[in-house]
Amino acid sequence: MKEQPWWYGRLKDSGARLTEPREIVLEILRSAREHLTATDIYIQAHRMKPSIGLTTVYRTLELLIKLGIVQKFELGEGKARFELVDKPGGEGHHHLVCLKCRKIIDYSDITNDEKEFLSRVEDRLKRKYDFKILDHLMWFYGVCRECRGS
Amino acid sequence: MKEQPWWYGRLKDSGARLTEPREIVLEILRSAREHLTATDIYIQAHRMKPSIGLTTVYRTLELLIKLGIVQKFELGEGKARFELVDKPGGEGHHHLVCLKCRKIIDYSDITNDEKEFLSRVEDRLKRKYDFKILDHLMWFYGVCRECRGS
DNA sequence: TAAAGTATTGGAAATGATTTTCATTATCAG
DNA sequence: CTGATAATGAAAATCATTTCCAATACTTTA
Ligand SMILES: [Mn+2]
Ligand SMILES: [Mn+2]
Ligand SMILES: [Zn+2]
Ligand SMILES: [Zn+2]
Repeated sequence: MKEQPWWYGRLKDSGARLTEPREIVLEILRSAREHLTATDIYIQAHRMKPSIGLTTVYRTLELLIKLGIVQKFELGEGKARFELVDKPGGEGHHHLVCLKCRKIIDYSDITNDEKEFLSRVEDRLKRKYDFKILDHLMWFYGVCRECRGS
Repeated sequence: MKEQPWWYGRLKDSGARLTEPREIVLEILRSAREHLTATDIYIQAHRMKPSIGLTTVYRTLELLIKLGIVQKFELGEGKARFELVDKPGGEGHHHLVCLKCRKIIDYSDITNDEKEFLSRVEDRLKRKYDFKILDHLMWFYGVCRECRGS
């Protein structure tokens, strides 16, 4: 039997069907090394199966977000970007954004130190604000080497 | 002589004039207790001075962002929200977002622990990715008490 | 001070991402 | 198979943001 990706069960449990357009969108996200926009995904999907519509891409992304399989974020570009959520129980990852060229670096080598720190903060917030914390996002903004010159 | 707000010098140094529309936008941001959209700001500004145009609000926000006086963020609502940056040298603040009702809580009681931790991480990123880090944003997502019921 | 140059403004139109509508097609339970 | 439901795609509608352009306000120069 073949190894199923981590999100497979989640999709099935939700009652949604794993249709071809959905498979294609997921495959595009899986193999992406950048953070794609809906249109990026549409263009690639369209190459694999020209009948796919942009609307379906949006709808698929919406579904996957609701299921916690895809994460959406906006960086002030006027359009959203999407990426597959890290496998649950894994490390998670954060982001470094260059304010000049808008390059985004995924930063996944989280130290134990950091993991411990984050859970401590989450604990504190939970107590203080009575919030059930499910996730966090950390973004660091700066200027990359190229954009600072030599 | 009157106490100037911390951003006053920054605006002046940039060569930009502190015009009435700009003063109004800044005053609205200063007295806001939520994170406003451009239209929110426009509606309030329009009340104080009906001649102000939405375009000017956008342009003013753009200027203030460039000067580091205002921070913009998007939360997947399809529109941006803005807030005045914390006074430099101050504590900074983070955010708690309820995924159900979209309520946002400003969380500013940062511990020394957290400050120290963040500067350590920034240091590490600087070395590892050769990035000059200027700022960071930490968002925690969860569900507020009201949205969990009883 | 008057003229000229530059910065700022506001309204209208354009843009572009996302959502909605609606008719068609694929899939599933009985 | 038959009827019910889920999923799809194209076109139209929305809506935040940007662009254009002509009018004003302010500053500098002569
Ligand atoms: Mn990422
Ligand atoms: Mn805030
Ligand atoms: Zn860069
Ligand atoms: Zn809530």
